[in-house]
Amino acid sequence: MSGYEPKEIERKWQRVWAEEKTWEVANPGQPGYDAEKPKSYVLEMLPYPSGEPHVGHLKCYAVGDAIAHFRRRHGFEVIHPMGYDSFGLPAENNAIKTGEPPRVATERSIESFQRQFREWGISIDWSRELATHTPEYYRWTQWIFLQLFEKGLAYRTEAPVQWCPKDATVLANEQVVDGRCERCGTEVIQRKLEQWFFRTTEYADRLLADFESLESWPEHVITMQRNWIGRSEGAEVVFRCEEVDLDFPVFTTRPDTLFGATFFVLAPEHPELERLVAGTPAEEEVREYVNRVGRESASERGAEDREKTGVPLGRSVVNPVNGEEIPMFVADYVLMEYGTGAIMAVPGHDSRDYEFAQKFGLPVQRVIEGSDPEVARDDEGLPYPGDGGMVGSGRFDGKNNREAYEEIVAWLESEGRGKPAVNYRLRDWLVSRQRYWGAPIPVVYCEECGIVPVPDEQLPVELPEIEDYAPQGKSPLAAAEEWVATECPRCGAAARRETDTMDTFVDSSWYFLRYLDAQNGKAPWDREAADFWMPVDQYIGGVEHAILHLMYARFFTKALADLGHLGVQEPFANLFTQGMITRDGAKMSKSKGNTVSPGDYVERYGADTARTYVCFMGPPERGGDWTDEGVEGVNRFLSRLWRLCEEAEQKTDPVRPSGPGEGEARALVAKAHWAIDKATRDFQRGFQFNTVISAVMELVNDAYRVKDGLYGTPEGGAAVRFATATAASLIFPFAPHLGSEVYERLAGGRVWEQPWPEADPALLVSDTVTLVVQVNGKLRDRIEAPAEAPKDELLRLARESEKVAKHLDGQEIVKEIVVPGKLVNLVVR
RNA sequence: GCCGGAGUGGCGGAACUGGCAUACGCGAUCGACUCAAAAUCGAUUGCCCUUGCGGGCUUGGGGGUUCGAAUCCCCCCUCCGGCACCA
Repeated sequence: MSGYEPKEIERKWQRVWAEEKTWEVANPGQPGYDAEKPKSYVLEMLPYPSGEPHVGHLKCYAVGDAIAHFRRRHGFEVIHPMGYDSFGLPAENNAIKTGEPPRVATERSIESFQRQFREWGISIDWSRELATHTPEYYRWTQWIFLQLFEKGLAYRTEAPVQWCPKDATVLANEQVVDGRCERCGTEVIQRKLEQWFFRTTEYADRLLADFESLESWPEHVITMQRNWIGRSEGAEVVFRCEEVDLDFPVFTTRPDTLFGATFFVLAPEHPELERLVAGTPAEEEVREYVNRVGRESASERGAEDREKTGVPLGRSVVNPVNGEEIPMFVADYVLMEYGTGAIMAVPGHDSRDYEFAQKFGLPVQRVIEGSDPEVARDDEGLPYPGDGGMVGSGRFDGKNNREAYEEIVAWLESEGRGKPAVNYRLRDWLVSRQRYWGAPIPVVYCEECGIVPVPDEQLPVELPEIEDYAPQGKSPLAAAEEWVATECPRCGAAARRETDTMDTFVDSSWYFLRYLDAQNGKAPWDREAADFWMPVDQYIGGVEHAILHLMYARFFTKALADLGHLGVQEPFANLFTQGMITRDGAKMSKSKGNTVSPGDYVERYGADTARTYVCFMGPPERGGDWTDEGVEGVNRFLSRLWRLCEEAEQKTDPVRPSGPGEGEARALVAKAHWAIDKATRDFQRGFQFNTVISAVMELVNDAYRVKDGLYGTPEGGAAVRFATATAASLIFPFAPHLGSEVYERLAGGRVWEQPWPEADPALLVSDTVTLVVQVNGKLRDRIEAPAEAPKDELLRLARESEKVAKHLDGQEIVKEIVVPGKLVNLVVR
């Protein structure tokens, strides 16, 4: 008998799947399409091809593949495609360093991913493969851009934007983390530039509302997106500055505290600042302050325990609710990007305003009573952010602030000094990048016609080959003079191409649609195909994309649906986020030298071991620490299954048992059914693969324990064979090669063509149960009892136990609790 | 600061609606096989007391509800993730 040789087995089945194109599925109307089967779209986030795949990839695709196999065997027509998110900064930065064109490095990496996906045995429909950097793909990225442009959802404007000095490009708001560039960690600075935006804010409400329509998304991902969108309801209230004849609207969530507004603050970037102070004594100081703030980085300005700073303007505005004149300030704690860039300051009920008031000696006024009566009317306990009765608020005094809220807003509205308003934290998505390795933005600038979209029939606007990838503050594409110079599609005059490229998140915001019709040369996808396959039934990926990618893709889907190209509002009905694998408790990184190369493990133990291990480490949604010993443990388990197979093949008849038999044989068959039941339930219950696999381990262990006594007896041998084939069938989603091989040898046929096994309910229950007997809630004995025994029978058995009697000794039983089939608890005093 | 998630053996983790805590795996110890080692197979393995039988304790800490709590409620501690001057 030979040992477990994964290489041989894995090569064999990979060849079968490749030659027979096992995992390819047809669209409606195409040959091979089966209208009887319900569809299921199982999708893992596409990889960014940089170097070799790492264990994070292995886990993501092992998890997704297990789900795909499970669905197939439940009768679904499963579409399970693969592609590469192949535009992006790392390839370009590498090019700057080494001179190697991004295309070359990227395509080499793609080859490595392709090879490894095959070696891992992932069940991919290769006929739908795509890479976002190919003109065949980005032609349609450009087409979508133009569709959005026509609808007014893509626009160009000058705005203060986040600029990374190292990568020499603007960044989306979402790509700035703690004031630093998400990619390289350099502190970003603000610059005022003309850039392209997508109007994501227009969809803010729908992005929020449609969480309701999702089937199953992790709660924390929804929460993160909700916080990111940051919807606040409140009111816009207008404060007037008579001296300069200007109205200053503010956004507030607390119109109920209007009577407590004692000063007024503008953001340093506020456009009217100049006009307010021009020619006044405050002019110089204000200008100095604004300049100083302007030089500071976002992280400096947002620092945690930063002291409040600001400068008085020497002007005042009128509080519309009481006619009071309150002084104006400029201060950097007010942000131009949020609300109107101006606030009414209520130091009595807002901690930031309170701090500012303390520093500048401004009055603090309580207008809402605190909950603590001791300090309710005092200045003690301020600032007080909570609710209570109103004081010092004219005719609203005595009312609860919540109730007065609506009244105040209504009153302001009738006076023309305010209205209900909603504000969002979310900004429009800045999509232009001053970089080379991305899809060119398909517009042309003409002296006469202005911004002119490139006509559809001229797409793609191909990315030209260049030599120098280093950014010079503008896109490297600007140096490709021959490419830049073009003619206006509208008037034919000399014109210049847009030299910015699109953020790579644009590419990945619609790739799941291209898979559905990947070879289509006439359209990005066929509407009928999209209607059939969408939405993605199960999406799998890392939590790191909880906000960016997932929100952009949702936005795209809604915009494309509005444009009539799609029939769904949400792209991903179910989302599963897998946890990160660490090594020695730390995130893997090349600099720490604690990376794990999946290739090495596949080489040494086989793909089945590596895949099963990442699914066994712990619940897949949680992280886990990679250990070589753990890998060996899984390899040992698969080897045991293999040996069981080889032995059973020799020693048993291929005939299936006529019945479950009796004794050990029956127990083993029952165990197999228990494993089927447990594996199936845990699979469905949030993809608890670790316990699915442990159930199969238990089955294999049991078979191992009893096999020698069973060989030779007709029912016994059949039971071993059945248990082993069942284990193979259940482990197949994780270890597809070994699962296929063992199943073929012992049961005949291809395991992936077999329906997922069903547990026989009759074999899940046994005649006897272990009755747990407690005295005062403490375990005192275990007794084998008939499963169907009535309560008094169980009580009798419990009382008869010697061990129990010892603890009852002379005491009065005051209560008897009997849970049939489970336990008896005797309460004594 | 605010919002999530999590604390269970030496380690990763299991325990479906409150009912045998520690499944499965790793590690460790002992034994079989072997000239020997590896591999494999078998046994033991939460902690404390006890030669043994047996007993006591144990799910981050404290309190509560209950015949019975890892699980439910209240308070506290620690770790991880997200957001953070968002008016």
